[in-house]
Amino acid sequence: MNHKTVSLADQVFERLESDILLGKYPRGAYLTELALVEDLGVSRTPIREALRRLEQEHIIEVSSRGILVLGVTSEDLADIYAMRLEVEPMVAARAATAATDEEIAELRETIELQRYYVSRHDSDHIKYMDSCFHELLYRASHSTVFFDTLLPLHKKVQKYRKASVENESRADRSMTEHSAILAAIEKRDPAAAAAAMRVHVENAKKHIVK
Amino acid sequence: MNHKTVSLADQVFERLESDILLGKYPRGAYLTELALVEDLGVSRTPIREALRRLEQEHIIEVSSRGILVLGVTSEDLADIYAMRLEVEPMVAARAATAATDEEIAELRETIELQRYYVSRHDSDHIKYMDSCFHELLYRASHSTVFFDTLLPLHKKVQKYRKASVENESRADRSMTEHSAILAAIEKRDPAAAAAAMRVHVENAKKHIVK
DNA sequence: CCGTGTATAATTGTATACAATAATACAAGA
DNA sequence: TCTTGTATTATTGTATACAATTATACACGG
Repeated sequence: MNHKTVSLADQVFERLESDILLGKYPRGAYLTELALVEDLGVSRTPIREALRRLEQEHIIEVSSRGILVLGVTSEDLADIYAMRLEVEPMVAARAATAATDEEIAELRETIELQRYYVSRHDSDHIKYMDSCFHELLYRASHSTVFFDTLLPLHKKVQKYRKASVENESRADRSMTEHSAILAAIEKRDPAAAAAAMRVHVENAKKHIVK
Repeated sequence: MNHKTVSLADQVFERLESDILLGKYPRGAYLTELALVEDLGVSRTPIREALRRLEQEHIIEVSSRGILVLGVTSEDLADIYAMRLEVEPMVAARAATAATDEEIAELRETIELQRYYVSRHDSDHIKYMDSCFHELLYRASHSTVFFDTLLPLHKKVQKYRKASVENESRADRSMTEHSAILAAIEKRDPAAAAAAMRVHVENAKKHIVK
């Protein structure tokens, strides 16, 4: 496995990003660097470097008063799905031609695990496998532009996907839709992959965006 | 005007981003923090904060050997236009309903200036007004998701747009296309705005992507 | 000549001290 | 009571010192 040491700045970034995107800090709340120093047990330097990245993602805003939590609003959510609806089919099509056999195997494995967790009604892991599937797909497109654009969007809907994966029938259909996407990619059929992905994102949107 | 003091970290970020996206540092070149300290005359702290943001945008990569310049490849360029082709029409449609009268006036003003610079064959300013037009449009969509997604993509094609604006007939047609987009927005006609934008991005793509 | 090990140098990672600015509390006066 | 001025505090911005890792140069042995 990967034993590469990850910097404190990276760890702080991932921790804060996760906490904010899961709604642990509510929109409108103020943090301070000093409070984070105490909470996280690291100096201001790595914290500030993480904050600059979170600022870039527009999930926080820093002023002289402190660090304002922005998070993701329901308006953001609608826009994210509007965009994913257009772009993800393109990515799926690209993956159908660009994915390596190994990447396809990883996608298959992910769906197998997803099937297992669905049968166990383990919603936390269902959500995780869903994230894995989409991230693998972005990677399999072999396009840094697609990857860099879509991954942040996918991460931002985390909080809102929770209810969706807890709905048994939706979780089951979502897995079936993933299978359809994978089948098209295995056949190296870009148009079919795009169509299958479009169906998937449309259904996800229906269940998530109010 | 805005006399808000901007931090050194922000200044360093904008300077480096611009230099890299304009190709001043070639892809594959290595920089070091110390070299930037001497070049820019600020300490490592603001430089590092800027680097974290550039890293997030995937235009540099930092390792123990130094700062590797990635920039934007021609493959990236093709993917960017593939994405803009899908998303910008959506943004134009949104702007047609969401833009304020003041924002529409700004768009009009931008096109007027563009017309002036085209008549003067001032390609630097033509390029600048083109950037302004698109950025204003993103803002006029009143969607932070659209804005945050599209602005970086637009910035990344800077280097490649240079030749395009120096082509007189293309510069002229580009302005005409902008006018068509604005006309649709003024009529508050989302479908027409989307269609006009699609034409514009398609033509831009033809002239830029080889 | 080539490989290998080691010392040195170069580079990023982290903590901390200091500076500057802005927010806040509070007292004084009308 | 309300306003205003001021002192204090809180917060972010910047520079620098130190740590740790890694790349590099070079000598030595085969």
